[in-house]
Amino acid sequence: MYVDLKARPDASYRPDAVAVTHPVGTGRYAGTERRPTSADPAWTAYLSSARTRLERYEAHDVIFHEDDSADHVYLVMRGQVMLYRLLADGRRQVVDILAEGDLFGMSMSGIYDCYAETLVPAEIRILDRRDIERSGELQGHVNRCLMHRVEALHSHAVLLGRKSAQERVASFLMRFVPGRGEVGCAGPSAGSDEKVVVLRMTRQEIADYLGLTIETVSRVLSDMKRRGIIAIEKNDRIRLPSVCRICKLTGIH
Amino acid sequence: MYVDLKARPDASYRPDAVAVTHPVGTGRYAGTERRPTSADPAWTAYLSSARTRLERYEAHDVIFHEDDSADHVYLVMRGQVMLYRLLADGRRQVVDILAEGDLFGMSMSGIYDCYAETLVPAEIRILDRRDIERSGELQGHVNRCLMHRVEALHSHAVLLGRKSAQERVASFLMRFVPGRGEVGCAGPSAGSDEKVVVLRMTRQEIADYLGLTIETVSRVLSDMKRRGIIAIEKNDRIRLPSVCRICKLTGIH
DNA sequence: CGCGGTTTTGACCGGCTTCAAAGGGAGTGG
DNA sequence: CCACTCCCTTTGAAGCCGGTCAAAACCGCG
Repeated sequence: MYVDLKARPDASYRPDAVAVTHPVGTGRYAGTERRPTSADPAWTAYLSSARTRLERYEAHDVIFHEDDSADHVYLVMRGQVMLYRLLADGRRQVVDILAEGDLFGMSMSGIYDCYAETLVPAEIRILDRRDIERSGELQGHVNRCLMHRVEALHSHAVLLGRKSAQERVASFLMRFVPGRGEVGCAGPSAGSDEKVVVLRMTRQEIADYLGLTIETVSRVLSDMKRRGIIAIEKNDRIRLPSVCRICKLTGIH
Repeated sequence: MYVDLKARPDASYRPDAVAVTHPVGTGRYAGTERRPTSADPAWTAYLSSARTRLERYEAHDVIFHEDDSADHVYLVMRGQVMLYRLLADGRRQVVDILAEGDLFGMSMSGIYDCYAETLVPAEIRILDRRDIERSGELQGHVNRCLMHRVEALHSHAVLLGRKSAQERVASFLMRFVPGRGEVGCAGPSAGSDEKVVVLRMTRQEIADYLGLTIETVSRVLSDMKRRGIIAIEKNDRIRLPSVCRICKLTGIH
């Protein structure tokens, strides 16, 4: 069974699903959404209108820079995007990773507060900030996306502030296993608990996301390999013989 | 000159201002807000309607628990609130600190993703989640509050992931100096660059916010005192003889 | 096969944590 | 007014995790 990071690790977001239904919270509280997901016709209509355009990017293209004028809002149709900030001396922190169906580039100040860069080849739909500001109907959708970001950022703060290197790497790996590792985890399905994940990120990107160095990420992965918890098939392709064992290392339990 | 944490450290939010104007981004991009702040009559009207109620809390009261049903949204009218998460073994991470004018408790999943607890005596206006979901007009306001949270959480991720203990403490102190320490910093105003800040948080709360231990926070503060960068007047009351000197220790420059 | 880039491994170091004890301040009771 | 207690904070000493620096291994590719 193969899972690609392009497939949202912690949600069932799909571009088309986004156009048709509310994005439902799926991280920590997967399956607990009580509101019925309903069609969002205003959003669907806007996306297919001439006021938006679709842009293709290669892997590692910069979509916008910190301090750029924030005139647009972006919707990931395909691929993944990371948001990061830089300190003056070059230290980098990846603050968020966005997948299909996620919106980014919303800004209150009129200036982006971080860089946006693709991790893999991506298709991004570019919306006009003013269109969204003007329409109460569109804002409902933006709202739900923002709430999802806030919850993800809360989780990330816990990871960065309180987890050990091993817990961070284990948590990172669990991102790629939908529906597992959070409260209400389904547990291993009958039969095999194996999974193969494809990272599609460099060690540097992983390290900058986890607040570690590449050496530490590498060492933790090597150590997990030695212990038989993972098998590294091809650098960015990792086999998890037992998802449950990884999950127990995340620090959540 | 005395500054209390109750006065929002990084913004000019006021409950009344919130009711009348858009909250403007003031953190990293203070003063760069391009949209004119305008009245938000729907928001003002809703706040003064009978559908909301005002609640008073003592310091360190828990407003809601993680996993509580998220039926309400909360508006800080006076005081401060911290949001935190706990790991199973008791490690705590304060993920956000909210001040007057800030909204919290928005949830997509129907369950709060963290605890909310007052830091000081506070007045909180309690809104009905469904009222907000139903009204496009109200959502515009919620939206701007969420964007503000996202930017704050990005900054916090950088702090937790990439800053040293001293940089974290210096960044924390700069929260209490409005309009300083960010891009577009006004610099020291003519004359004195002194400030006295009142923390109104225990060392434990500060440590859990900064991803450190109380001992480390204490040691960094003691070291700063030894170097004459700060003067500790009364444990939670710290004099900064030169705001600029603190700012240079934040790691931003 | 050789080259350039990334990743892994090794050795060492230092900053932060941990554990322990002393210090300090507010409230209480004699 | 002072002694006593409790709790929070500070200080000290030691250890460890993760960072740093350097070199080797690996990988894709011409």
